[in-house]
Amino acid sequence: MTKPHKKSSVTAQDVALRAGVSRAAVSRTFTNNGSVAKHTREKVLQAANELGYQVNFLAQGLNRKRSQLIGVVVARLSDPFRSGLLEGLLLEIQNQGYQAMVTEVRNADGLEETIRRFTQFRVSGVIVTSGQPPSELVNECVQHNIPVVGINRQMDIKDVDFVCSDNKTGAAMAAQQFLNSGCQKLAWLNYHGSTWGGLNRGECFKDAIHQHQLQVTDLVAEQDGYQGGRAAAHRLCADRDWQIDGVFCANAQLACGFLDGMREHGFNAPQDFHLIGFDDTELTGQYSYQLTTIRQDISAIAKQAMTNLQIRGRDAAAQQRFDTVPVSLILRATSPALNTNA
Amino acid sequence: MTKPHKKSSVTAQDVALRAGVSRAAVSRTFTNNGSVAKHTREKVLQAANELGYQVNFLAQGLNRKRSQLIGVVVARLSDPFRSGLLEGLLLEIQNQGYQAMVTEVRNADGLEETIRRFTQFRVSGVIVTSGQPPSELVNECVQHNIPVVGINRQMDIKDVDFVCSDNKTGAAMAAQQFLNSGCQKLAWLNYHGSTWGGLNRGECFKDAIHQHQLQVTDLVAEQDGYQGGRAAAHRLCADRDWQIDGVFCANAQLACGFLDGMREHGFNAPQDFHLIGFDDTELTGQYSYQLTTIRQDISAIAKQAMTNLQIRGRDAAAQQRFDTVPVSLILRATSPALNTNA
DNA sequence: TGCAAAAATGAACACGTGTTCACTCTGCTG
DNA sequence: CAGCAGAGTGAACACGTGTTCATTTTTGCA
Repeated sequence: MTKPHKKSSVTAQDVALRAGVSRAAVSRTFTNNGSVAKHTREKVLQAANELGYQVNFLAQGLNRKRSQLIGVVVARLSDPFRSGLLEGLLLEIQNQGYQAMVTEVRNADGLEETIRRFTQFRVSGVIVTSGQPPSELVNECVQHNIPVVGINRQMDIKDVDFVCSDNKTGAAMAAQQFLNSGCQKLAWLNYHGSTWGGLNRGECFKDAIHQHQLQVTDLVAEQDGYQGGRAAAHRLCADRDWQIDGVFCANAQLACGFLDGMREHGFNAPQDFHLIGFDDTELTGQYSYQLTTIRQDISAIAKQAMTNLQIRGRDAAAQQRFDTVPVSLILRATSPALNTNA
Repeated sequence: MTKPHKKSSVTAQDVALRAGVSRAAVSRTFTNNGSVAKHTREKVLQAANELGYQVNFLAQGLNRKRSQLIGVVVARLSDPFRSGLLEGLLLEIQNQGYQAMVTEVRNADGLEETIRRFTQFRVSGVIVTSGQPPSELVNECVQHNIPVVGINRQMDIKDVDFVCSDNKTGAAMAAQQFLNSGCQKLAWLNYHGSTWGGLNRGECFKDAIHQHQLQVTDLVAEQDGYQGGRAAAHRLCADRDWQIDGVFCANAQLACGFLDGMREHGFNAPQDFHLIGFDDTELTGQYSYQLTTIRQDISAIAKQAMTNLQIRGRDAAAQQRFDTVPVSLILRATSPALNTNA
């Protein structure tokens, strides 16, 4: 009854020994960097296979000054769009042969410590999906040659790339849908302290509506999420003669909360008003909501983000990029498709 | 206009030079492992502060044969409970001074590759929230002295710890609530190919009901999630004289889908039947659902998981643990609180 | 066959840290 | 005063890999 052999990390040296070659040959075989004869490569691969060799990423990263890690900053995963975005990023990161280091960050201090950790691990890139990193920290990344890309936000920082859903077209689509449906008294619902993405959508929406000589009422929720939207509806209905026939929301959670809040007061969409949200989550398609919404293409966003990281990874001085990803209008009950038989 | 000084990773050697001590002293200062005079410690700290020194985690990990990383296996983050669990794990992992390496895994092959990556990064521990890792791979972790803990699942593998919500008590609570409310014809809704957690809850529920000499009808959805539950409701109603007055669901998504599906046929809870779900997500509390449910204590689960990892990190031969975390019954509209004034 | 060019190879260094091991020095006891 | 325990210190090694560089072997061509 022998103890199971403590497999103490078979190293490249062991493989070299078994294959009868030098350790350098092993390294070359796996990085296919230098040139190695076909015969010895096979010997090495077989030996490695027999021994179950796998390279030590820590040593590799130490040497290359760069690990196969991508740092990802997230927040509030309870929002289904955000967790969906994270899932898309994870899949894309893994597809490209990297690993994701995920950090939830709640405030500026946390973000600072997080970015510090990223540099300590020599990550190959940083993806910021939430929070406003202090420019000095981002600069620290840049000085370490670590590319940074922000998603659905814009920071006034040189040398940082951005990937953003096409808010302008999305807002225009929503505006057009409202107008085509005959809505005239429009409102924009966002929460206090919104992210850049939310603010940007609001501006784009107002621009689109103003072009038609109409006004937009500002509804401001005190907090984000379902409960924020619901409370906003309650406040609206407190005014007995509110006059609004179309509401555009900064995100899906707000929209669903707003809808439920209105229902509690006996109003519903699309009978009493039209409602369009942003983000297409599992929630929006459910029978109880059937929310018309602008869908963001998560997969495309993730792909573009990784592409940008890799571009700048090769050429740190590449021109700053600001990519926009197409969105699409998903018509459901709260603002239904028009009858084109007219 | 000088180029910004390429801050090429200030090293411990630089700090030692500036402080006028040996590099070993610097190392000792930061690991507070060996003994170092108070005076020199201060000199080192000041020099490090001035230079902005921060230890290279890759080198540290290479030396210690262990990185400050925790590998986390997740799947289907579109389920709000799962993304909530991930968020709880992230917070706890960061609180303990570690970093999370998160991997989404879709099938057995993916899981195999993932665990291999974990060992290549010399993670300090692995948390499995999804999937059934092949025992050989887990053994590989054990041989590398990497502790593994599974959440809400049970694998027949020696030396792996488990943290699980108290399904038995939860199921008993649900059963009692049904019976107290006068429900007699009970059903259990789960999906085909359910996780261990779902199966376990079902067994516990049936046990509890059988003790009262009642039967439980099995409803099986073809897939997980909202749409799975909805389809199950449709199938149930296809039989015009279905007779069920209480349904217990394996998770919240199934429950909400089931509820909506029933509503499409004109039935609702609690008028036509009582409904209790498992998992308490943001969705279950929304106005449109108000689902009575068994809440899992995510924070406690995360804490226990990290505790177990650390215990076994210190003593690899520790006794196998199987911890259960208390759950609670959240009473809402679909199976309301009883009027105790009787 | 002879020779230059190209390919393949192994020794050695670098990456940045933790830790062991002698050695020095201080202070205290007998 | 001699001796001694113990804290502090720095040189050196180990961790496991990638890559340069000089050297050897093979290939291609006349």
